[in-house]
Amino acid sequence: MTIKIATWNVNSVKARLPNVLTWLKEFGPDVVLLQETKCVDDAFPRLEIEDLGYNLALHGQKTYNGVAILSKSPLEGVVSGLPGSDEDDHARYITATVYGKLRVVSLYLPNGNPIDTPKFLYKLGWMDRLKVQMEAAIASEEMVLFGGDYNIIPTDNDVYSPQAFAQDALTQPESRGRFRSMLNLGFTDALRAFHTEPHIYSYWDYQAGAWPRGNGILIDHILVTPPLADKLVGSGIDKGPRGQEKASDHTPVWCEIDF
DNA sequence: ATGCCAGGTAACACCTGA
Repeated sequence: MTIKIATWNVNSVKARLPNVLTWLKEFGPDVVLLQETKCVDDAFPRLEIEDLGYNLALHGQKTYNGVAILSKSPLEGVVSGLPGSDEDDHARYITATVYGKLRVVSLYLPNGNPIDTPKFLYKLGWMDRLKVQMEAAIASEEMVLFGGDYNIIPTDNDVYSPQAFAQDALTQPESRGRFRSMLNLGFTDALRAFHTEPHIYSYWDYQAGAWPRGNGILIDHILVTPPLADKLVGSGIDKGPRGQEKASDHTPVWCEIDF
């Protein structure tokens, strides 16, 4: 069977509910990884999404962060929180098994700006803890997918103006180096497996007319283990949602799997 | 160099985002 898996930072699931429901109906993804839901689990618009045939795994918090997994298959083995982050109350990581055999992670990696503050060190530490989970995923030899808002611009080909982001946490050598070291464990970047062209983006700032000007950055990524990379049959970015009324500043990145 | 825009919370301003 072939399934579509997408990741989307919705910037508040409540504010974005009409956009999310429309997109679920039109695009028809089988599994969706959401970030920045910005609401506690009790406030999540559960019924509206369940009505479209999705099962839910939620890890939310008030005002900030919040991640979720939607799946047309049952969800098994749900675990919330990035292991090793016991004293960290940010809701940025949730994982579950879908279709009985595919482990998926929805992650919201810290932004890390400004770079001369503890926020940047928090980002780097979070990446180090994420890498531990990615090492375990490789060692398991299972099909595992880590998708989400990585808050990493991997190369200067992934940003409209490298100069504008030269001092940004999203492009620092420490951030990029850690992202490359994750790939070097043996992961495949699902988008880049099919699209090598420069300057394709998943985020456009609300400010300064970034969307109409095409001033974007690529920070939403899907990384998969080798057993899953063998089953990738396509990927892409759906720019449609970014052009609609009351849009999130991110748009969905997706991949297709035949397994 | 700063704010631009947007969401949430709380309160009629401030924080965070990237």
